[in-house]
Amino acid sequence: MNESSKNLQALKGVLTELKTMPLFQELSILQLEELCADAKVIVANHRERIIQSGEIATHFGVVLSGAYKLSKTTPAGEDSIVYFSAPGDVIAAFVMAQKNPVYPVSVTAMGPSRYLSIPRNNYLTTWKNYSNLIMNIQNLLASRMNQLQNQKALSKANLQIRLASLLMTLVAEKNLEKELIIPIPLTRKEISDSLEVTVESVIRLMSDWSKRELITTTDHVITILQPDQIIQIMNQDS
Amino acid sequence: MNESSKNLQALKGVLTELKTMPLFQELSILQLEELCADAKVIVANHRERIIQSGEIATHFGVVLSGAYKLSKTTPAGEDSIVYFSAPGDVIAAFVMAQKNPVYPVSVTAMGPSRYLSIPRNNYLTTWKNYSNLIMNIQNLLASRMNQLQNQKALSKANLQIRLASLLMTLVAEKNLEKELIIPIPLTRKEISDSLEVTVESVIRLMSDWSKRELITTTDHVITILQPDQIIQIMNQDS
DNA sequence: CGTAGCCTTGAAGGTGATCAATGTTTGTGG
DNA sequence: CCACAAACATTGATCACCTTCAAGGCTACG
Repeated sequence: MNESSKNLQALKGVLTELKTMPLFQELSILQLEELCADAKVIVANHRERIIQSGEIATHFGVVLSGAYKLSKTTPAGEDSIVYFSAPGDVIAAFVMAQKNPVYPVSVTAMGPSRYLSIPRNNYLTTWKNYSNLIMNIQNLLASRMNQLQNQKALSKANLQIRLASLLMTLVAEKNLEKELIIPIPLTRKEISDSLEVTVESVIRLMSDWSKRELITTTDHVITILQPDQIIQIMNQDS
Repeated sequence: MNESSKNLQALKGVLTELKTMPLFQELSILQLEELCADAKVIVANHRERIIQSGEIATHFGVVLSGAYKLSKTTPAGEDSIVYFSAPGDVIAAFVMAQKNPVYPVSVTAMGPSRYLSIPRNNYLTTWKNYSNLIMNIQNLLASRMNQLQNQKALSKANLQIRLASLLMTLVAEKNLEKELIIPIPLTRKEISDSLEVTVESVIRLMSDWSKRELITTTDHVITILQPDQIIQIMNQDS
């Protein structure tokens, strides 16, 4: 078995993986094969950067497993995390339609992660014509824009409120009865880069919450022990 | 001439107006007629709200003239301005593809403005199939998301830097040699609602800049007298 | 002519930034 | 396997920027 047919075999498995995602449900394996022509699976380790902001955008892609953070470098030289991408998310599709597209953000793996990288050309030819697929992608982007707008509306609020709000948007299922686990491993620095505050501020607050047993952290995985309390903090005024 | 044929006449004029916009350049008047079936021109006065955040989204639209602000109400009861929309902008297209769409932001006229309101159904039937049109809309949204992300990356910076940056993104042409005029009339309150600070802070800073003759305001129209100075403020550290 | 929207200025106070120092964990190469 | 570096977490003291509160003035408009 030569190299390229091995790639094909691997891709077959990925296609069935794609088919489990809401985004591609309506599509057949054959259609997915067409959409993912010349696509490649990229395996990345923790902290590995797979897309560099500012570079010419030649590929877009789909997160298969793990998690990625989308970030920009601020003029002050710090990182600003714009979004946390989980499996099923589409990355960089947004800029594919532009004439000379440039990646607006960097994409970095958080823990071992897999990503399906697809040539830009596929978007401009095949993807573009699956109007239902494009609508689905638009919905993903709509929710991302919504999240950004909500964060903007909150940016005048207390750090407490913003942190509580961030944690709640990151939990997968929102069953308030029991503990909630945040499915993405997060360092305090990443939280502070997302909230646009210093690490120290985040640490002080989270230490306090840990002492009060509202949350707990093991190996960068945050568990919300008392969701109702966090919600209450989130909804308090100033 | 009855009411509905008068509407049709009015719409004809609007279609040629649309055709001058980059978004619709490639389309014929006939195609535009199809895309804008059952559309209605909405004329709004200063401070008139044409879309209310939270309501069920039944229409999307195109800004014809004037300007609109997109805003959310913060938990604290204040306004957060998310975007300033100028003629040629598409509004609320983003949520049209969702199952039970709800407007994520309110839309308010800034000065007398005209807006073409189009039924959601058009988007789901005709618009959706014009893939080039959808790509153009995606580009508009991409630039809007980019602006949000840039603002987020700046949110830790000084108010000076953020105000300078806002003013520069709002000017239409960026000829640094001469004075720059911001084409949208803006109150200090609107600027503060966009920067997520208090009015007082904006006033103090802008008064200072006015005294130093970096900017001047007449009737809510801001002119940047010394663009190079504003750029320098924008690029300073801290 | 009174109200509403907008602009302005001053004084006091708080939230988070900054700076500095130290501890802990993880990973890497000799 | 140890030594050392790099990433991450923590704590305290001081300070700056922006908020808050209060009071007043200006203009447009019904």
